[in-house]
Amino acid sequence: MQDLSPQQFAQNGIDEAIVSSILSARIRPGTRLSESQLAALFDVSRTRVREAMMRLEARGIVNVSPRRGWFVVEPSADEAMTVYEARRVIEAGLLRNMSRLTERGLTVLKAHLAEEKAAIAAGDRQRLTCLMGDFHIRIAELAGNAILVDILRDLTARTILISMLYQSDFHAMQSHLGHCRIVAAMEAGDFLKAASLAVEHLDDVETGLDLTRRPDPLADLRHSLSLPPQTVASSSKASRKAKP
Amino acid sequence: MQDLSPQQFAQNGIDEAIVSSILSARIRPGTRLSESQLAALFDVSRTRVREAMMRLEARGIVNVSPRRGWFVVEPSADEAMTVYEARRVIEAGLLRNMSRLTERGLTVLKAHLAEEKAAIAAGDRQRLTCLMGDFHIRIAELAGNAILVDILRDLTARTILISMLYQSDFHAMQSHLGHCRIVAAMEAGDFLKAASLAVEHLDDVETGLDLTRRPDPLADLRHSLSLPPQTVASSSKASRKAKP
DNA sequence: GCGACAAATCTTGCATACAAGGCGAGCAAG
DNA sequence: CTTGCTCGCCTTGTATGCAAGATTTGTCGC
Repeated sequence: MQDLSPQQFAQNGIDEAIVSSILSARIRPGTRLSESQLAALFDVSRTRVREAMMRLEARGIVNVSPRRGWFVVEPSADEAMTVYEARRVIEAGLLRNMSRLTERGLTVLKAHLAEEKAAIAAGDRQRLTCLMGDFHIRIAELAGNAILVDILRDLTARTILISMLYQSDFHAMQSHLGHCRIVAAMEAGDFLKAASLAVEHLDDVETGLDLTRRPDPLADLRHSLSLPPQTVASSSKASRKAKP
Repeated sequence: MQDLSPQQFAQNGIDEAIVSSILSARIRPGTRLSESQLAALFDVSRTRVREAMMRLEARGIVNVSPRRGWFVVEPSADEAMTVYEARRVIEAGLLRNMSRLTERGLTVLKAHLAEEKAAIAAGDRQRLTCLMGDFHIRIAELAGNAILVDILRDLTARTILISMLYQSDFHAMQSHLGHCRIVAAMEAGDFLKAASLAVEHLDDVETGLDLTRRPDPLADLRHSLSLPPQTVASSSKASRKAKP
């Protein structure tokens, strides 16, 4: 937690500092986010940290276990599938809805692909993780829809957490090729193809996960005792639902 | 603001009380949400109200003007278009991604259509507004994706705020027919058609807006005085926007 | 009457104080 | 060695207090 990029983002950016740390895979799912520690790091009082946590909770990035603490979400296998499905729906819809690719847009995408390639060559895995997620955000940005960009950014953050939990091995090259194919289809103006390629690409990534791997070492014991699969407060809905 | 349904939702549902008030068009865009008033209404301290506001801010439902107050968002014309585009992307993607409609799902949808019809017959406009938004949420629920449901709920809330700002006249029957057509296509198993019908439907609603009409800063006062909604003359005279 | 200026009165922003509960260390008993 | 218990530390939960800025109101000079 020591590299949350302290003072620069500080004043109003506690949220973004954390999200960006997740996007670049610098903090793992399940990481405890202590209010007082964050307050000390950013040199503000707990109040503001808490407010940031509330916002992040609404975005499905962290959750709170009462009187125990705030934690970066650990998506369950079910939630992981939900996230991927949501991304397929949105990204495919986005591409299908697109009608043309500007010159500038193509430049941006090609530059991004070049960066990916460079990161692969350099073997910079952390940077690569970040770029792999960013690619999809770039596409949303091309569509010019700020709302969808925000949504996809949060979903991408969750995706990265998921891959940290369940990804056995990272086929960077395969993902990169997927991205290249999507850009090629876009360049050719065939956005329907780009959309189905995107769906396919996300499918590939999802099936590359080992969703049987439980993040919880006690999963087997829990299962044999027929207890609910997840501890508590695992879902982002926990905060949005009135309790009976 | 007196009918935010006070104590029932109270304890952890300040958020939902406000969102549900928006969904049923009981509070207008630009409504001031005073921390102390809400605190008094829900019989909690300002702290918790503030936390709720933070969450709602992250969801794009309210915004804060520093040292001035919290306000229900007043989407600009640009934002309105963005919201509709996002809905088109997501809802069309959702329908295209759907493969079958369960018996139970069909029942739910038909029941909903019946409710719409009843509300039209009864002329219960507030209930109708609520139902018209809920229809799209129902569809998302059928897809079983909790994330997309939450997203669409928030977008629907914004849509309702938009229609309160820009909708000149409300063609309830036309919208209802649109919904019926979508359900019919789904029933026939033709989800591609349902998707394009949904896009068309959202287009219809969007083009039914008068996005040239500027949000009226005097709307709430005008409303409480039961004055005629707005004239072009008064609009051009009294249009000063406070957005930075 | 009217415009400028000042003070009163709101509002949120933020920190701090204290309460309530979880969790583990330590200890005692079996 | 294991089990059960208690105490104390550490966490978040919540309220309150005060500061700072914005708006409105009141007043004065013209």
